[in-house]
Amino acid sequence: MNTSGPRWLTAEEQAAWRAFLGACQELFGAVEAQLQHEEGMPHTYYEILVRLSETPGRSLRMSQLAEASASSKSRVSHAVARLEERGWVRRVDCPTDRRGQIAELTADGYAALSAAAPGHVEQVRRSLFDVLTPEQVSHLAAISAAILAAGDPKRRAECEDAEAPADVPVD
Amino acid sequence: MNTSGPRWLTAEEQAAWRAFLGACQELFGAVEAQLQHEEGMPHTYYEILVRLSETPGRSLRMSQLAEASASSKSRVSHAVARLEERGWVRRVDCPTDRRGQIAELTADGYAALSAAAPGHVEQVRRSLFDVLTPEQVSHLAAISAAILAAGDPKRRAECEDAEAPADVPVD
DNA sequence: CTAACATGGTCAAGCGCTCAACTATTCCGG
DNA sequence: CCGGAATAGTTGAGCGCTTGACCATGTTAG
Repeated sequence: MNTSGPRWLTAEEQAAWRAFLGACQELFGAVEAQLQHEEGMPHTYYEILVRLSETPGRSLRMSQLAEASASSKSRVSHAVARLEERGWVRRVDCPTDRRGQIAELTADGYAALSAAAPGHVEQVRRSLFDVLTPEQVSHLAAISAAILAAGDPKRRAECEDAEAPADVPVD
Repeated sequence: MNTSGPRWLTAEEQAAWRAFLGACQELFGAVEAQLQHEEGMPHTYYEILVRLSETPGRSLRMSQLAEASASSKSRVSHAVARLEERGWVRRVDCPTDRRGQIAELTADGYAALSAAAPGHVEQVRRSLFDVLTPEQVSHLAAISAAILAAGDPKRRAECEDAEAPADVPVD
């Protein structure tokens, strides 16, 4: 316990925190809405498709997929079930571990991702990068890295999303 | 349409975007979890209580409350219903507009907020301000302001959350 | 005055998420 | 071997949110 009572935020900190909350709501709201309305998928699903697309064989064990997208096994399980209903992902039994399931991106899934990527990237640009200077972008990267490192120290090297995994567009 | 094809993210931008997504997930996840597990309320509800607490009379029309917390009428309506079940908020008919409802923070609600604030602020500190330099904090504020301004140009002056509305702790 | 529209707020359906079981397999120590 | 732990993944209940329909009241124009 801290004997000096709560360490309240300074005026600057509070302003920064409130602005940050508002900005995130704005930004992620816009990104989510674009993806949902124009591509018919939530951002989480987009991320899963990206993760799969970045992999040789475009497939991943459920656990690895969960880890790669920094989400729980449960979430991925539910999400893959929905994606499978749409025909974007296929579940395959793992040959080496009979408990395992492998999620595999289908051709349709890849097509959906390729179709979604340009609009999504454009939205991220509009909402984020177009309004920041290059310095601010690197500041943001540094800030993000610091937050990330403070949270789970293990995943310092990891990242979260993928917009244009080099080979996604068209191909 | 842009005739030059999608403006893909540069390597720096992509790294920044991924890091930023991860950081937000980490940060908001931690904040949400702390509030949920230790205080038994989601961050959204905390925000509503704060908004009410900051108001003379500790009450607000539903619409104003929605606007103040940057959320939809529907969300606020549902949220206030839950808060009312817990006895933290009371609904009162508006005397001047018979369509109107006024959400009023109860003594219990104020107590709950006062009890929750220190832990919440502490968490925000740990996850955010403790890991940033003062320069980074001001960078973050500037970045947030830019994003906010780009989004809804009208709410440039608005903010999102309140940690310690000056008079909240203890009273 | 009244018809038409705008505003305030609620509500039900559907979605994605979390949490906590639960099943099935694999691993490991005796 | 065998029996207990760890691991992989699924499932169902419950929660908060969004959307869109809905009703009631207020406002405005003809």
